[in-house]
Amino acid sequence: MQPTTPLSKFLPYQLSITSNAVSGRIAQEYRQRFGLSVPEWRVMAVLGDSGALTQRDLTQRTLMDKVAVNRACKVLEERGLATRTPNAQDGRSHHLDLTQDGRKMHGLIMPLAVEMEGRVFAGFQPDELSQFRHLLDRVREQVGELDSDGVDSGNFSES
Amino acid sequence: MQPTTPLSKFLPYQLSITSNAVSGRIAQEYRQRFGLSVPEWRVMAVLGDSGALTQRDLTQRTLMDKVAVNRACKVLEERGLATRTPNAQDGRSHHLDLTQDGRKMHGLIMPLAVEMEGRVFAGFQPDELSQFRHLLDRVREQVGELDSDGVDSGNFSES
DNA sequence: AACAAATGGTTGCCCATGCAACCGACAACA
DNA sequence: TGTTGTCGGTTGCATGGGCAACCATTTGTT
Repeated sequence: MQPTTPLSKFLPYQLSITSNAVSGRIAQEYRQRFGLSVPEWRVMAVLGDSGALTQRDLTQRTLMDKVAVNRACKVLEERGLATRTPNAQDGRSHHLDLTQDGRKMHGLIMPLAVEMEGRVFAGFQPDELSQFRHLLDRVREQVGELDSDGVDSGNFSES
Repeated sequence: MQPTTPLSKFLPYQLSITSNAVSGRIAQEYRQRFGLSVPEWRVMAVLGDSGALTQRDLTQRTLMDKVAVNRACKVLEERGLATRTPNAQDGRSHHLDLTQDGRKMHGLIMPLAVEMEGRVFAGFQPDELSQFRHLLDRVREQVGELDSDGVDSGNFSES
């Protein structure tokens, strides 16, 4: 009887450990240099690109849990990197935007992101990269179609 | 001024959300059907393939933290899926192996794994799959070379 | 043989993260 | 206009997972 499928050949496993390695490396970098967590970094990245947004918008664009977004925003506000201004159109939500300091940090953060992306994916041909992207997209689509429930957080109970 | 790089185009981000989606989906499945967590599942997969191993061996083969391995083994033992027998060669460690029940479950688990892998990666050509695997391997290598420290757990402080 | 260093395993603690429940505000409808 | 349902945001609680510290045993050194 053949060994069914060694764990090391199992694609979801490979995907998981690779992703963890990459995320871990990047998380480490941002923590050391800016004291930012990944969720905080993601929120900053989106705010820097899009200007003022509500938390709801942010959850959509980052695919994070709304709680994660909320906490990230709270930290950014406390650190003076972002501000919440009341939303005239909807009394429940605020508009979040980067402060001067926030924009300054955003200016440092994004080049570093690009640099790290370049370092991690060094030695890949452009067509390989786009192929990789494409594969990831298709996998995500597949998974999305498999579960009928909404996939807003991108993560299910691991408990 | 161009938006630097929309988060959605950032490769580590795409990798992360895709991996989370896949892992989450699989975790959900195994939890519902067998009450197994991912670490427990991984340990069972390896044990089923390799026969009796020490926890040290398991940490190497699963690339998980030794604590994670320990806890997974504990649970498997308590559920009667695995046994620990003293190691004559080394009084510190035990040999872990699947019980009859464990083997039975292993027999159910692995086909399901293969099936899910097939479902998630449906519509891919074989050469695309091997390409994908290859890309993941290379990325992991790259990251491994970037940090000089050992990467045993595959994950760094996210705190 | 004795001591020091390293190693496998275990426990405790802490933090990040997710879900469920909740609150205040808006929207739909009678 | 009052009532009901929905939605954005917030808080509390539980869980998973990682790291550091620790014990027991083994290995290396003299």
